[in-house]
Amino acid sequence: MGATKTEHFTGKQNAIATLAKALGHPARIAIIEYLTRIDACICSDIVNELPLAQPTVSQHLKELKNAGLIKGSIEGNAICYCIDEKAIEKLQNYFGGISTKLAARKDQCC
Amino acid sequence: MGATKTEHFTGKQNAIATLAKALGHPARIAIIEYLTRIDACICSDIVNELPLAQPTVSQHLKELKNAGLIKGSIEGNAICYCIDEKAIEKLQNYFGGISTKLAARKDQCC
DNA sequence: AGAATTAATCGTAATATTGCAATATTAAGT
DNA sequence: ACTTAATATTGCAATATTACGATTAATTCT
Repeated sequence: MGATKTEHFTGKQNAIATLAKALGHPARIAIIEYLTRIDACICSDIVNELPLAQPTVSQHLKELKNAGLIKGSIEGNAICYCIDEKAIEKLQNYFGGISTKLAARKDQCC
Repeated sequence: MGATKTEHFTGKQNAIATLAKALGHPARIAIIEYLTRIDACICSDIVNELPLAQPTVSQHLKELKNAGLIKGSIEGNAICYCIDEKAIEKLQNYFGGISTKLAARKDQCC
């Protein structure tokens, strides 16, 4: 085994899990925070911001892109990466919804 | 390699990554949703709710617990698991903060 | 006490992730 | 065309995750 049984879960559950998984690494959190902080997209120096080798950073960027958390386009010989706001909103709304439901709970045993 | 270099990142980055990682599996999302839905904590039948074997579910529960997303206490020969609202709030606030910062951005190249 | 019930743990196989050196690719500058 | 600069890909070793059968531990019921 070792492979996740995605086929047994709903599309929405898998979608949220994919986003969460992509953020389940401190380097990728750091990338998102950096992209948020610089208030711009062209970030050729993102490698210098992280304590990891260039291929490793490139791989993390790829995973964020695959998950739909960042968008990128070729911009000369540099790359323009941006956060996809919709993905962040999706997460915010998801956890917001859970919070609301939890707050409306009557029983709280633990 | 294969081990995450947590020591190079901030405590906050690691904390968010830990929470996100724990939710980075559809079964664990399904568990959280189930715990939210039943509006109670005693959920001995959680195994029947998931398309996975009992040891696998137990393992997922353990990971959610280690990440601080659920709390549990022994309750007879069943177990009482609850969502830890603070963890969900942490995530909600985190993504809310990013959303806000992104919305305030001037440039939007992508 | 003995049986039944429920959840955790152990052991293990299959697969995925992480990280990096080496190399390739791509585009800009000369 | 040649060099430089920036990012991507490949290949691989180390480690982590996922899943489950078998077993164990703890509690309840009779």
